[in-house]
Amino acid sequence: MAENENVARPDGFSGVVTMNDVAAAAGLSRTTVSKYFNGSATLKPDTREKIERACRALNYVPDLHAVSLVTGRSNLVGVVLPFIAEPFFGKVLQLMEREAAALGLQIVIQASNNDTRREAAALMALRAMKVHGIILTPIESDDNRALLASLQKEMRIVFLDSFMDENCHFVMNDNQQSIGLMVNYLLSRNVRPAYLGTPRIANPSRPERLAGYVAAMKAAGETPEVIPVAVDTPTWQFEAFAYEQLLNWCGQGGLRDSGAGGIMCTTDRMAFGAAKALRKFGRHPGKDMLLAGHDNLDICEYMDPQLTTVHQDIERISHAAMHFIQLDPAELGGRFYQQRFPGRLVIRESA
Amino acid sequence: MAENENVARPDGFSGVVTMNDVAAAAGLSRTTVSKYFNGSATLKPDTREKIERACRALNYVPDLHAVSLVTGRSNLVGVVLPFIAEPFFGKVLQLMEREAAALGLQIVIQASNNDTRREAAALMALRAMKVHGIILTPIESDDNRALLASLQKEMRIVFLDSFMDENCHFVMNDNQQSIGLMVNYLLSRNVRPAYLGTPRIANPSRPERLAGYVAAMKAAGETPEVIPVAVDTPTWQFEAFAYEQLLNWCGQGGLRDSGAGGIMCTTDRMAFGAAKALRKFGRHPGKDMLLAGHDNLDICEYMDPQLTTVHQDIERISHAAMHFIQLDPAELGGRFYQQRFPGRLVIRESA
DNA sequence: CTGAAAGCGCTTACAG
DNA sequence: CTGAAAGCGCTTACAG
Repeated sequence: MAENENVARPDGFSGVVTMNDVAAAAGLSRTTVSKYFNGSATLKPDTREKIERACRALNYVPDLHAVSLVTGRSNLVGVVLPFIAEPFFGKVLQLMEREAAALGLQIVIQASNNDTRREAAALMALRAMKVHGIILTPIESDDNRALLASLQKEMRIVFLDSFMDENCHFVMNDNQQSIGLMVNYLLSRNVRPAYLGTPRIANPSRPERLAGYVAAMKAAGETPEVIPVAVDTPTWQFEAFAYEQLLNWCGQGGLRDSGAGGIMCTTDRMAFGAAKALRKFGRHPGKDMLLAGHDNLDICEYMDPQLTTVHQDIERISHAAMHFIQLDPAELGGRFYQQRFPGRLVIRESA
Repeated sequence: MAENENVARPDGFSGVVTMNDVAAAAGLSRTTVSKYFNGSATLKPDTREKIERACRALNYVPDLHAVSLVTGRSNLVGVVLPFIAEPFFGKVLQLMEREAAALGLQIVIQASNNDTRREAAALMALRAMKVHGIILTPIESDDNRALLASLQKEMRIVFLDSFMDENCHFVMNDNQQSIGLMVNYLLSRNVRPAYLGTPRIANPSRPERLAGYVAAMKAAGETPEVIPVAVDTPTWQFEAFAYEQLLNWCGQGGLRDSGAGGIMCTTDRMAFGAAKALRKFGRHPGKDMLLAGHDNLDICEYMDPQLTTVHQDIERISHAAMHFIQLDPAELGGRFYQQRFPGRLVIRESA
């Protein structure tokens, strides 16, 4: 019951105001002050006011750790991404932070950096923090499958832009649809597009998009042509990867031999690298051939030529992820929350 | 002392394993188990092993909220940024997350989104979480100056890529030096560069860089020429902003009247927008005029022409920020931790 | 409408 | 080298 308000702490910072201090200042019990913070409707207006005055005077804020300890749940949401500096994730993070702030939730961010052990460590750390839920874009690997399966039973986990298998919650782009959209658009321009894919490390969208390309081509009666890439190179430097892979291909006469009139890339960043490689070979996307990306990063509009791409509905994807985090598991009734949002064609100059 | 290990919680998830469970399983007291987790050297090897076995068997992780409550400090580091999707911040965040993970610290991220009230709310929320420290890039505004000054007394706060005044801790690029580097390089190529600046909202680096340009020009005996921009437009869409502002200027004959042979932009993103505007006026950066950016974003290499720029030493900036967060305030002896890191010229095609 | 008491899961002197 | 006890700042039945 010591008045520690002005006691210097060992680290030299000033002490902390507790609910007891507020109660004392307001002439009430700690219980009543607690009720104030937990939205009890039964407080007299007079009482409310006393508390508010005391809080202001003492600059009081409840200790979130104490609250979490007793309620067994925190206001934290964990976000685990393979790579934070990825522009697509930056956008998603921004949208999620906005929603989280409105809900009084805080985002704890972790990067797995292509390392399944770091991914596992991040997950365990989030568990120790009793996070409200986890939004995860996993690495494309089976290493943590068992861990995730077991964690799913303890806490809310939703996969973003990816999924583990049919037995998980996920929100993502409808890759089959969005890639099909682009393939058909390119075909409608009388061009048979070759496909340039990301390395395996990317995330589980990779195989889906590749499959989407193959399916759309076949459905149109065309022969798919997948440009060979070093699929096992563990990198998130997609521009550099695409540049090198395409340089190889062009150098080996791929451009000429294939007769493809365009290249469709798994992501915009791949397309940026591809454009650079094509320039080296004297090709001009949008003029003597077509080039398309996927994702619609902001920078697309400032490339020369401006990149034609597919917009991922990140607004809805982010919203759905945050929505899931708030869901009472009981509401789901044992079903999995699984949402796919369609993409939208954005035609610019490159195709 | 109830064995709650397998008790279903109200939300349907399975119960939580506590230190008591571990102690019981290991046949030891809770105190001893606690010592194990707090690195006590006095534990018998045999005892350690019993505890480790029990932890593994029960899949136990200490509750971080309980730890924080009793120690009065959390493993959380707050990062408050004006805008998360900014590529520069994405890089910084990635570097900081990596260091944080190695230190067992978690990053809680907040965006102020150009709103000083949201900035204040973020700061207060972080305070309630007893964060280990705060890394802050503030909005360019005086609104939260008093709040920050008072918060500085309670907790570690370091300004990133910015500062409040001389009485604060900060780590940042040496704007005077880095901008001077570019101005002198452009002058060495016999080009008098005009300057294209960001809107005020950006952050406190803005006025510094502008001043750096003016100073370097004057030092070289040249007349500075600052392209007029709508400085009060509250936007982080720098490409679009630069594009529009430069379009205006060119449309009014600025390019011709000024006789400037090049444009130096406050940031790379400004340069991307400027390049697009120049193209509209038939100019080709790198050929019939020079264009330079600042920051060295990854995408610079994939623009056409590749952007000449100044590299900010974000590795050292991020490292210094995290280093400060771990510092015992006593070590500083009342002095402020203030670090400026020099930039490095990166010459590519545009200048 | 308000308050006394127990307890959340842990750490930290202190005693043995 | 190990443990019993008090306490961190809060919430939640429960009583009045």
